[in-house]
Amino acid sequence: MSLPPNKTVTIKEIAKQCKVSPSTVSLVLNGSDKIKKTTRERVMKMAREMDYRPNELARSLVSSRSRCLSVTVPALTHVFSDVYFGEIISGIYQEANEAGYKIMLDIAQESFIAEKEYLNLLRNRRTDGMLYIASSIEDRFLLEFEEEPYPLILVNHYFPDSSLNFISMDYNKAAEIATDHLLGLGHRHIGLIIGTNTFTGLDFRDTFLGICEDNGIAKSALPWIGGREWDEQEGYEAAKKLMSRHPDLTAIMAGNDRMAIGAIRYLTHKNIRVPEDVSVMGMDDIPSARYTTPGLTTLKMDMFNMGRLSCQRLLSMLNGTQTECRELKEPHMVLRESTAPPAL
Amino acid sequence: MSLPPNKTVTIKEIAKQCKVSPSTVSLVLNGSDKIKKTTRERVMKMAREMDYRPNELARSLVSSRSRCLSVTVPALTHVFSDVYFGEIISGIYQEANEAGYKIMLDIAQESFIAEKEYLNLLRNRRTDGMLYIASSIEDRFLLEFEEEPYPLILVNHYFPDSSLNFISMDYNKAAEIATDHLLGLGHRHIGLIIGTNTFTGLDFRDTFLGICEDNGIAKSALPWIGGREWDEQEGYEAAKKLMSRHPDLTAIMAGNDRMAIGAIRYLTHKNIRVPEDVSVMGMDDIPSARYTTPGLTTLKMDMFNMGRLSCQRLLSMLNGTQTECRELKEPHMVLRESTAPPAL
DNA sequence: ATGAAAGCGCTAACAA
DNA sequence: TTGTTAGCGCTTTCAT
Repeated sequence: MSLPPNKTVTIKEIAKQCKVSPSTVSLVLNGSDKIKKTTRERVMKMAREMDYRPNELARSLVSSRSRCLSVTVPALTHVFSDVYFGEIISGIYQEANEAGYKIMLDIAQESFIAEKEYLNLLRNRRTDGMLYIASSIEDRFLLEFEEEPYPLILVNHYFPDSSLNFISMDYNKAAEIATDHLLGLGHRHIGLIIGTNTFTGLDFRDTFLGICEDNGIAKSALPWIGGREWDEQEGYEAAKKLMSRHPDLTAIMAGNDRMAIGAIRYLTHKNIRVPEDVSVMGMDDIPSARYTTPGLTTLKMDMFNMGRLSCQRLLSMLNGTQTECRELKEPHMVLRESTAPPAL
Repeated sequence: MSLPPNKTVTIKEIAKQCKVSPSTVSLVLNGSDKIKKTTRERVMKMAREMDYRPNELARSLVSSRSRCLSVTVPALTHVFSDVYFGEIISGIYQEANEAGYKIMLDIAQESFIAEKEYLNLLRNRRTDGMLYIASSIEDRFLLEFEEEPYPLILVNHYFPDSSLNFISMDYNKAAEIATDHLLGLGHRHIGLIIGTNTFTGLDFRDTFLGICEDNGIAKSALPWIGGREWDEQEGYEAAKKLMSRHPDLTAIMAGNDRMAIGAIRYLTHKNIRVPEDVSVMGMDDIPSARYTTPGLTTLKMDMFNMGRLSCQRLLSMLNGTQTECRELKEPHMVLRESTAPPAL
């Protein structure tokens, strides 16, 4: 019934069984219409019977296309445990899978950069294109792609003054919305917690501070603290510093939900009520944002969808439908319970 | 200075430049010692100058080894956003990376199974081995690997009565430890929330119930609720059901931390105090377990390390150092504040 | 409509 | 010590 094991079925075997040439089999398998219907069916039947599986490696070698995409993430601590990345990767996977592409994971750590693995992957033809998620301002090596023919898309990030492709949330717009919300509630003394290792973070900070100042708030009433891990602990520590130096803050704006959650955790431990004493606002709307106590007011950005889109765009670039990708997505407010007007 | 672009440097080019044969170059590049030192150096120098990058596809084709591992996860909702999987994948990545292997991601969804993609991946030679994380009892297709020559390791899971390789937490032992803890505190009316779509979950349940009954607790005092997503929402809903049907429960044992956190969330909403009114215990010790209020008593299993180990074992199997892998790891108690003696 | 032959880039016997 | 040759499994002109 079943074929002898370990003997991998090749196109040649099928040819022999069908008494045709390997090229005929190849043509049939690739759906050519220039093969007589009867032989076509004969070959197909045999292929099925022998449970033929094309060797993708061989295919890739001759076609110079691996049908595999590289998904690269920055070297943050336990980066794959971060929902933010998880959502994006899930989205990428879904899209890639539907198109018959595989995804290969990489972390941009020291050796990856030093050995130019980011280029090797593509020159090697092990991957056809790259999706780089949320890189930091230190990842200058990405600029090399300006002069390389390999398709790359930055996901939820961008490099200013570069021609690199990206698809990202509009962090300037986000800052506008968030600032309007807090100012609208009447806050005039706001602390900011933001990762300063990304261009998006810097944009958010500058726009946020700019709008506040335009509204007549003194710089001294707008303390901010930077960081680079964007996690709960960083939010916790930052809130601690902010509150001890500026006990009369009425609101804290965090660059993402994880830091906001850390900040709330600190405030709660210190018996500072949220939002009665201090309002806290986050960004991203990760799943747990709705489950904090109180529910977190935040800006929603659908990361799963951003993953899907970025992959879609990359695939378009690969098949030539598209040559460029520079998209900014608008976030929108998610009003929950962690923000309120300041106490009188 | 730089070579003409788009012209990929092959071993042939180098050979021509060095006036040697391609095979000589190949030998040099592969570190053979049977090439004269002078030519060796000449070739190496040229390779460096031309910025030669071996075509891994071609290499793989002839060697039948792709130096790529398949990492497969079950089709849970937003599976990559789950810390549990994230930690394991991080561990796998680290180990694979150190050994010069790539990892390719897959989700065992319908088409993956129907089209036997799990086998194709390996027959194709696109990947050299597979790490399957936390499969469910429904993943019967895995049993096919009993008769296949391809290396597979189940990560934090096992299939009873099969010869499949695995490395997993010892869920029977875990049940013992957890049960001893709750019984030791004096609980005699315990609700269990556990995913029943895995063999490990079933083992835990059976051992847990068995020990309780051995200690003279009636089955009726041991309600349990099954599930399949193992997430906060499932824990929340299960706690709701348990408490409404058995208002006099004094403890809830959850099959993992995410469900335990969901349970605590429900109890808190209902103003049932944890642990004063009801103790809650989890399993895994995910990062957020220490940040819940109250801190979650749980069983620690280092998932990152389990990822590392499983990858290590798989690599050993690939290079023939090892032919089998059936390892059970002991969890250990992490005592926090969510468990206490029952109220009198 | 089909087959022969060349070649993708590399490795590995076997000669020389 | 090095070169020649064959071949991994497949695709793709170019003949027939």
